[in-house]
Amino acid sequence: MEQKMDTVHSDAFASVKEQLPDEEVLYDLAELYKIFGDTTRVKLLYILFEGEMCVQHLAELLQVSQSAVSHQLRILKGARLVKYRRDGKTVYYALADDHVREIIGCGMEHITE
Amino acid sequence: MEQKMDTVHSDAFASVKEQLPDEEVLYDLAELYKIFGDTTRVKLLYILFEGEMCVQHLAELLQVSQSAVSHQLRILKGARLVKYRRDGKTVYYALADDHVREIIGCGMEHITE
DNA sequence: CAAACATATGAATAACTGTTCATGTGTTCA
DNA sequence: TGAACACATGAACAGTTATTCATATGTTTG
Repeated sequence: MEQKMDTVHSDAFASVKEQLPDEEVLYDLAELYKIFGDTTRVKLLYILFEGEMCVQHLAELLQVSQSAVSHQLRILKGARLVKYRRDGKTVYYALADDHVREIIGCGMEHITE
Repeated sequence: MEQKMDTVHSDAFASVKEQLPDEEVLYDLAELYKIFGDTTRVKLLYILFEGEMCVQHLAELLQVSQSAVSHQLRILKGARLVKYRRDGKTVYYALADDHVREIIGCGMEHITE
């Protein structure tokens, strides 16, 4: 009943392999976190916790160019983390749902421990 | 009581500015998420959900080189997300605490909705 | 319609990141 | 002690990413 460990692995080894989520799911998960892994974007999301805000003001608060904010908002929009509405010339951005709060809050706990 | 909007902002604007966490905290938060924003690292953490495992087996499961795994484990170790113990020649890695499970679980919810 | 304004976007650049390759460190065992 | 093994690490390279700059789109107002 002995096994050569360099070719056949323990049951635990095989078990882990099975229980690992699909490649695609793990990829998507990493992609999601990648979005939160940038200071500008985290700040944007954090500001939007308080409510909607227009691009101009977001740029001012963050002390970055309007263009930079717009580019980042595009990424957040693409990940369906924020939504927007247009009112005349200005566009107001807001959190898409409460998922963002949960995820950020979850990370915050780890930081401020 | 009127205000020029291009120089003085609404109360809401000022309020947000105050309630925004410190620059450093937001930076650390982004740094934390950055770590989860890589497929190899997410896979590593996910595998370690099941329990400790040595570098060699981690590399095999992930189908990446021993060196690549080692480099990534170093990053995870630096962020105090994993711990390790040495037993002879082999080194076993494990999750540092349950924070990782929570954070990953939180992201998983958003993915699988 | 033209000018002014708010925002979006493409291209270019600089900085960052993950892997590979080669090699170093630490441990066991004959 | 020396060879074999498991892992760590530095340097280099390729791919990715965030910002900037210039410009385009969309909207209001005179």
